[in-house]
Amino acid sequence: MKIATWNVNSIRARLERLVAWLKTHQPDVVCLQELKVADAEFPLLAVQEAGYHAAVYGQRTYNGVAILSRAEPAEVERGLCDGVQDDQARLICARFADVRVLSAYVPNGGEVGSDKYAYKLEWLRRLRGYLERRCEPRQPLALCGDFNVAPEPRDVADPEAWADTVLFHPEVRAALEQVRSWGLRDAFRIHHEEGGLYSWWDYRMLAFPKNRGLRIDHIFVSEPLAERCVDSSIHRQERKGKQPSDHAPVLAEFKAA
DNA sequence: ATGGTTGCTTAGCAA
Repeated sequence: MKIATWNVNSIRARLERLVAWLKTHQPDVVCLQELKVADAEFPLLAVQEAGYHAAVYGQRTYNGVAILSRAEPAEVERGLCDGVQDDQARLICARFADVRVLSAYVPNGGEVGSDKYAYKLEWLRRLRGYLERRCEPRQPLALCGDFNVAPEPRDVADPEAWADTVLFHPEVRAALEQVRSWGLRDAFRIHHEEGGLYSWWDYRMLAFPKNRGLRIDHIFVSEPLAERCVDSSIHRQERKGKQPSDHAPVLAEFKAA
């Protein structure tokens, strides 16, 4: 079973690339973020023609998440379901046989100390609450998405330069660790120890050609799934060429239980 | 401190 996550930065702008990538790699489940479309505008036909179901939690202009899958999803849930008034579409959950999959778009946070930053920290706290209430670490689970947090110095091209920013501040790293401590392992790090491997590069300042990136897109898995994880990769190739997203897809493969 | 780029939406915001 191949599970992927990709912040596409507008599904309409990326549709051609997305469909081509699905055809090439044939993932079983794909978590998408930053759709930037309302549900009614989601390109469902193109996705279905590529052979995928789609569970969509869309939003006009900003945010929006989805889970594409070859098999039909069960138990689709939209949002954090914690009673908090929040109209930002940032989390969708679905189940495939015994595996629960979540597609998350963690708030960017703007500037450290801003209202958006406070919302980011609170959102990560609420995500931990969601896991505690509705999930079980002894069950197979993959929490995938754009977390807008690089976990460690080796995940950042210039850790000192980024330490005061929303993507790598000690406070957000601690907030991410609080989510992970529920019982999640970083699928990518099961197979890759080295630094210099990133999933996002700023469109500006030639960040990609200079490989000045950060690893902020993750597939976090519960222990039962970690034990089945046989491969993981970042599709850096997708950041190249015509009209790329600023994020590359991240993939993990699991053997049958 | 600012700028650099992209996408959505219509000049400005978010990332």
